[in-house]
Amino acid sequence: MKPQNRKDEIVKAAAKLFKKKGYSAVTMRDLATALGIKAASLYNHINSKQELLNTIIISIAEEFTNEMNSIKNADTATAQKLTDIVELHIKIASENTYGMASLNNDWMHLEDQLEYYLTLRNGYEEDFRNIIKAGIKHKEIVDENPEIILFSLLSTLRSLYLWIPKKEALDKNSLSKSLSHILIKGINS
Amino acid sequence: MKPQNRKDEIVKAAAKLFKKKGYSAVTMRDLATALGIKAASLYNHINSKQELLNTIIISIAEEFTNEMNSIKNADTATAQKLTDIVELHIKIASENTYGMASLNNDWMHLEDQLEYYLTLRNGYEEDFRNIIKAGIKHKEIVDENPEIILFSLLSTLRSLYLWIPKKEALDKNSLSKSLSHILIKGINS
DNA sequence: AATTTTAACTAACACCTGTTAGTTTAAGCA
DNA sequence: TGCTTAAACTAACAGGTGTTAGTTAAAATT
Repeated sequence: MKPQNRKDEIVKAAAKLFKKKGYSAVTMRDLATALGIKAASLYNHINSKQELLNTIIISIAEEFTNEMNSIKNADTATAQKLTDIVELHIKIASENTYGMASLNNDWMHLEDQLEYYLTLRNGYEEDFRNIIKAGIKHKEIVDENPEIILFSLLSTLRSLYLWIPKKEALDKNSLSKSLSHILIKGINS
Repeated sequence: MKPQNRKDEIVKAAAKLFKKKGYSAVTMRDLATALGIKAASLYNHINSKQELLNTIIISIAEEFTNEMNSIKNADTATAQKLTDIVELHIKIASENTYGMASLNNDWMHLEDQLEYYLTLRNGYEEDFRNIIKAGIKHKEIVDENPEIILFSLLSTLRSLYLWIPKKEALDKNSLSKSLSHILIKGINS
């Protein structure tokens, strides 16, 4: 119905500010100033500050969930699934750097949608865990504690949003190759 | 002079709240309530909310800097230095889980001490980078982009504070061994 | 040309923020 | 016992918070 153009601009500006200062430290007056308007004018397009956070975080969380579904159901070896996951994180972190910051740092300020978000996150982690466990079972992955492996991989992948924007020189394909290599085969020579 | 006992309790309670909600979302009334007193009473012991954040973050940053100095100057092989760094992060994340959250997520809200903090952090990362580069030079580490290796290792190590408190079953020694193994030798079998 | 819609505005609200000033209470010490 | 100190308290402040109500001006639609 309504053209959501202006609303999208507001969401984008909000995500950018949320990355820089965190959700709680950003005021609606900050956001309005960044867009060159007055705070009250924002409410012609959005319903609340909370809604901005919900929109930003949930859309990314759902994207992760959907893509993970494809990866886990594909008929591929563990190493390929892991590489696919690395690529997925690189893609989302590249396309939505600002949103990833909110997802990582401000998810606890979700209110109505907090429970839903946690369901999505737990499902994603459970799928990831099962891929690792299957890999260990089929001797494709070293027999270490799967929780430690999961933690280690997820920590790096979740932090990509901090790092990718600083290294624009690096193209996504070679980053994906190098990172997969380092995470899977280690750094030992 | 003054016994700092009560002040320490306040700093500790603050760090705990800052981890849960972030610096900006924690009010002095929240903090006081957590300690069973009124907000104004806090000011018998501390000078400002800002001072709490400074105290929490800077003490940890200095600890990292000091320990990194020992590690880099030791006459040890690259693999040993990396293991030492893993152990250092595990130690600090175990002893100061709450503080690590502030250091990771709220450093941008430092004001007077922001510049000093960034100097410490850049120094730490530069030392880490040089250890990796030397390892590559001496063929102890695979010849991948040192920036990617640094990013990957640091991401995992910086996230330990989120994970260690959830896995109290695991003792620090075996965690250190497993994690070093995974980070250095990879997860390939 | 008349009407509706879009998107800005000003003014104001009720409440929350960090912090200060001055006071009270009880314990430790002379 | 009288004095000092530690650590709480109440009351208040000046400014910031998200948000609402009602208005205006220009663009789009009829």
